[in-house]
Amino acid sequence: MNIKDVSDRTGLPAKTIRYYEDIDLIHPARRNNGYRDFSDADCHKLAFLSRARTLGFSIEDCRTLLGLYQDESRASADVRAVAAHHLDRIDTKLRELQELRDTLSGLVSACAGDNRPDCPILRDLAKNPEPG
Amino acid sequence: MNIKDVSDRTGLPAKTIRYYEDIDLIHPARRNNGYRDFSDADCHKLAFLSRARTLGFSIEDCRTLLGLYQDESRASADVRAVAAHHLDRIDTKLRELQELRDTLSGLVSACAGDNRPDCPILRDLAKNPEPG
DNA sequence: CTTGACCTTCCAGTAGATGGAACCCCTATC
DNA sequence: GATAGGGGTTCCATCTACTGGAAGGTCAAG
Repeated sequence: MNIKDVSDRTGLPAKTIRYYEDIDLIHPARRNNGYRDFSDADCHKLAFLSRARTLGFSIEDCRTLLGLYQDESRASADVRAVAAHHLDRIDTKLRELQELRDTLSGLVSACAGDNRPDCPILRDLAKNPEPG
Repeated sequence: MNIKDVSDRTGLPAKTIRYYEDIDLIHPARRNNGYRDFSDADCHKLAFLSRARTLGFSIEDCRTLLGLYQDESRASADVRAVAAHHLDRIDTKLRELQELRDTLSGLVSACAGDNRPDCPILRDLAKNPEPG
């Protein structure tokens, strides 16, 4: 398979597929003319990576997961640990974002949004750091 | 003021302060020896930037907000628009993250996390893209 | 033989810093 | 005067995960 076919099948841009080869996530064969020649297994791995990236796993997590996927003697605990850790990070991020949202939402609501210069948003940004 | 003093007052690392000068957010004076010489106004601007970055505004948003802050004839509507747009992006991000969290959480719960290789997480990652 | 759609590599850029090297400055102390 | 320390300076590289673009090779169709 040429890179375009794999791109169409996995939804990954050709650029990204080349990049994944560059960072040693996949190792497609080469034809005599220098073109990459993807096997079904390569395509499968790329679909795996695409899904893992969609779920927000980092490239390094993806590398680990792909390794576990190909290791028939893996322990599911190892996979779970990677996913649980990722879940933790997402939960942390969610809490941070939620807090941010609440603050911002309050400020936006408090701002008249008219032609006058007075603005609670700017007042908040300019205020001194929390005392104490 | 030297950069260290400003760093201590604003909580921004000296590196970051230099970076902010580099991208033209601030323009501190220079002494004869080449050292930056920060005024109270510079310090104030940096505190403003620090707070704005904490609220997740992009550097370009910060640039706009700082401009509005210094423009006595601004309309609060302009400030509000920047903040409202940012809030929108945060809401979108929150929805995406929440969806991600739900999927991941389900997968982690479904995984036994033992010594056996069978794993619903890997099954999900390896599955074919949604048909239809 | 030409056209157009492929393919290749390599370099640069994105956001927002951060780390480190190499070097200068200033003050205090021995 | 030498030295130690704690500042300061610049510049270049690195991080994440790609993405854009230039310059050029390949291949099938007409």
